[in-house]
Amino acid sequence: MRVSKYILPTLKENPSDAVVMSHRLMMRAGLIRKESAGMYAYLPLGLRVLRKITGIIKEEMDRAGAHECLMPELTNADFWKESGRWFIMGPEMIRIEDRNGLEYALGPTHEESFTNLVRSVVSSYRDLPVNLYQINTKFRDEIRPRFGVIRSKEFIMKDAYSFDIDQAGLDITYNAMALAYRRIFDRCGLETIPVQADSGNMGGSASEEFMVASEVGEETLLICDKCGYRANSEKAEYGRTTGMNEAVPEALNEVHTPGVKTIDDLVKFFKCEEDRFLKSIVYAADGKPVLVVVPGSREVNEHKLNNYLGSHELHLTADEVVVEFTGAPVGFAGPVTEKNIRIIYDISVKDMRNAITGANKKDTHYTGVNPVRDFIIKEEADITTARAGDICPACGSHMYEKKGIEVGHIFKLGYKYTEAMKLTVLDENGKGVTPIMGCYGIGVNRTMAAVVEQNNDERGIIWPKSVTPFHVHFIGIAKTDEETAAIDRIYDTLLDSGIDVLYDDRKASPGFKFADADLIGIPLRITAGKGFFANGELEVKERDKKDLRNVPADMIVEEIRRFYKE
RNA sequence: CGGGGCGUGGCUCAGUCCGGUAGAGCGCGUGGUUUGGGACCAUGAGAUCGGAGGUUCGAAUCCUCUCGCCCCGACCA
Repeated sequence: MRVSKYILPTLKENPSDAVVMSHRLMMRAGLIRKESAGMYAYLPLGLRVLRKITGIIKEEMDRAGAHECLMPELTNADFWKESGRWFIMGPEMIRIEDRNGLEYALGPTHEESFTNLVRSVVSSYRDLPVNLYQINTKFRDEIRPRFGVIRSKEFIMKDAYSFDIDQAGLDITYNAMALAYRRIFDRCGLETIPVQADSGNMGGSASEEFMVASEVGEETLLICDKCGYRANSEKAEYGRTTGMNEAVPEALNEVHTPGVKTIDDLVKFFKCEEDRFLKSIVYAADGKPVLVVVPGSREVNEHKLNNYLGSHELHLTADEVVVEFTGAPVGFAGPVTEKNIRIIYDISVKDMRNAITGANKKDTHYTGVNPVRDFIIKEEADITTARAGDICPACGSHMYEKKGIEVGHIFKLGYKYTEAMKLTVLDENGKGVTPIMGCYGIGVNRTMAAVVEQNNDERGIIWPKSVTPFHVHFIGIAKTDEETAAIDRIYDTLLDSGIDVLYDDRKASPGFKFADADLIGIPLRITAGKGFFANGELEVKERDKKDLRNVPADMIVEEIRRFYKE
């Protein structure tokens, strides 16, 4: 491809609305352009990279026994109603009506579509297992699109759905996907950290996320280097400092605490550390209030709490509800109460002694609060979020935190959709059996951004060989028409050899071309300049190395092939 | 949705506080000189100052409303 005939709008300056490195570089290198918030156009160069990534994904998915399909983007509301998600999904699902008032959703995910497809196509256990995937656009009315292509309202996802006759079959399929995902990201030149994860509102059990370590990551990971435990903070467990708490129980004492509401206030008022306090918060789980009690320094983990409660919707209650539920204004709730209300304790609470907590009375706290004597723990669960320094649940060592971008997610879905949508096959006895599902997603354009995020320097992008838009960035520096013609012949040779070459044939200064080449980041730069006219040698430079080497023009094709074979 | 910020040629930004002829750099067109790390000279095109309404003799600038975009918090690939 000749640059003079290509569309390559490189930018010297950072666009004002791009904040993170991948976004800046993708804009500057002319890979993408924003159409509006959360919607991006891919220019030819960017599309090439996207195609390389999807190519790798397809190869590995096919190798793992999955089959590619293409599903409609406009999905009939009937399927969503059948699964129940029409009523659960909330405003992130973009719903539209046609002229006749029929309802549709722009596919935010495709469990229903694939379950419906499989249901219409599969009838015997002999047809299973089946694992179908597509690479298609997803629409989600994100609360806040962010970071360019990393979080957008419209994005490309590879999503696969597997159907197995039983749990053992699913285990095999799931493991095949776990392996395929490692190969995919590896081949894309991405270092990923697989972590245990929460399966979210998709429903399901085992779940693994593939994270790319990055400062701009929206996820927090907890990692133990000693034993290799790695989990998303939504899911991460941590060891509590258990053991005998030998403190002598003090008497329960009521203290007047006017206006002392937050943990910070309490620390100042009582002059002791945060974990002396029992933080008591009222949540509404599917509309029903529940009091949640955790140590003062801990955050309630709403994912864990939601999983424990099995609720669809969980949020903090309105202040009025708190008053009605606990008998006191916000800031003075606590587990010591005459009222018969549902209370969930974090598993660390039972070991606390002489705690301080709200007395369910305005401007009043209790000190000397002790479990068993002052309140009975009927329900306890791990409902707090782990943090750096916490004890690894697997080996007892200490964990640290890392930020990550989620590029892939695999999980065992279970029977949620096959049951709801009545997908059954006949087993060998002619009896109806409901297959079990797995679900496997990869954010394709997010993967592209993650590759850029992970592979760049102060001059620009450094593409891994596997996803580079072109194999070679060929720069011609000619002063005369004869020289131009000679360089054109080299370009033709490269083309004829089947090499993907971007040929900078513009009438621009060498520095200008080199700067663009560095920005665009094709792994191999080949220059035809002085040396070429003096002794027929081309100059070869690898994007991630400093040194240059000269290669005779008639050896260049082998040189390139050798480079890409390595 | 709450909080913060920004909308001025294609891009980056100044001008707004304190109303008085719309600016710079980059990019783009043309002519010429250049050609190994974002060349130079000359010349030219390109802006309803996000939009609407108001105040004023006069508004990019002040007031009201509105739209868009970015950042920080709850969703997810």
